[in-house]
Amino acid sequence: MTIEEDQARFLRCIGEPTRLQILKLLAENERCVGELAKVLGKEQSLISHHLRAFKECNIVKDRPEAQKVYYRLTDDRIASLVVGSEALMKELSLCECQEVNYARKGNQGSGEGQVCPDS
Amino acid sequence: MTIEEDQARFLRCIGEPTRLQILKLLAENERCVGELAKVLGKEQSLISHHLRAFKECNIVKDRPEAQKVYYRLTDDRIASLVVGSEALMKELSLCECQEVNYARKGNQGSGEGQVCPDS
DNA sequence: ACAGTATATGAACTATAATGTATATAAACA
DNA sequence: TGTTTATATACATTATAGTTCATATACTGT
Repeated sequence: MTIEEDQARFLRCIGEPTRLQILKLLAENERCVGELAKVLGKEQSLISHHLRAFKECNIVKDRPEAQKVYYRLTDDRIASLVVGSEALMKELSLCECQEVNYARKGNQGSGEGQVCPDS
Repeated sequence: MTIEEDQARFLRCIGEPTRLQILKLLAENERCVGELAKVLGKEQSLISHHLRAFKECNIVKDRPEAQKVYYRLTDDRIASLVVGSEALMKELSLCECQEVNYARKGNQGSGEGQVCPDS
């Protein structure tokens, strides 16, 4: 098991739409399963599955209280990671370079077709 | 298309073992496809597919030169994100809480079975 | 134009992950 | 003890993503 495999599992755990919504809610304050399901309009079992995934990556901790189980982030830096990656993603999306087909002219490139010149 | 869907795509793009290896190499300096394939001991077409995925998320830019195509990170903060998430993931893994089954005792919890007490 | 090198792409296959349905477990309270 | 409420889990299904193989495209130099 390489570092990259562990890291990939961690990032993919965060990188799921519903789970991101959950993390953003947990960044505000702890929530129980039912609350999350209600707020997000999703099946209770689905939320439970996602929370289990988080637990396996040590992203959340749970606190049982009566019949309910409250979940919260293990570390505030998880919230920072979510916020930071969102900001970065938005910024990168502003450059539409990915749609451009650079003319493959080697060293004598004319720059034509470049929306975002390299240098 | 919600923010979370875009953000999830972005994070999952980064969250793949081979792609993380590529990003770590590109954090040092730009590389062409063949170099990456050789260094990582992977198929050229596989690296190409992964680089395409990166381009679709604006994570890398390419610079064709003669027959080769050099790739580099679009933004240095991508490297920071990779480094930061690795550090955070390692730190969270140090707590083995995820294996513990908390006794469901409500408010009168005895603390038994808790390896990592909550408070 | 042709051969050699570098990269990209498409199709098929495989693996992994997300979701829904049904059910099990656990706690509270009458 | 039986009923209600809350959460977890197992299984089946579907969706998504990674990998390989074969081939296409693009550039260089002869």
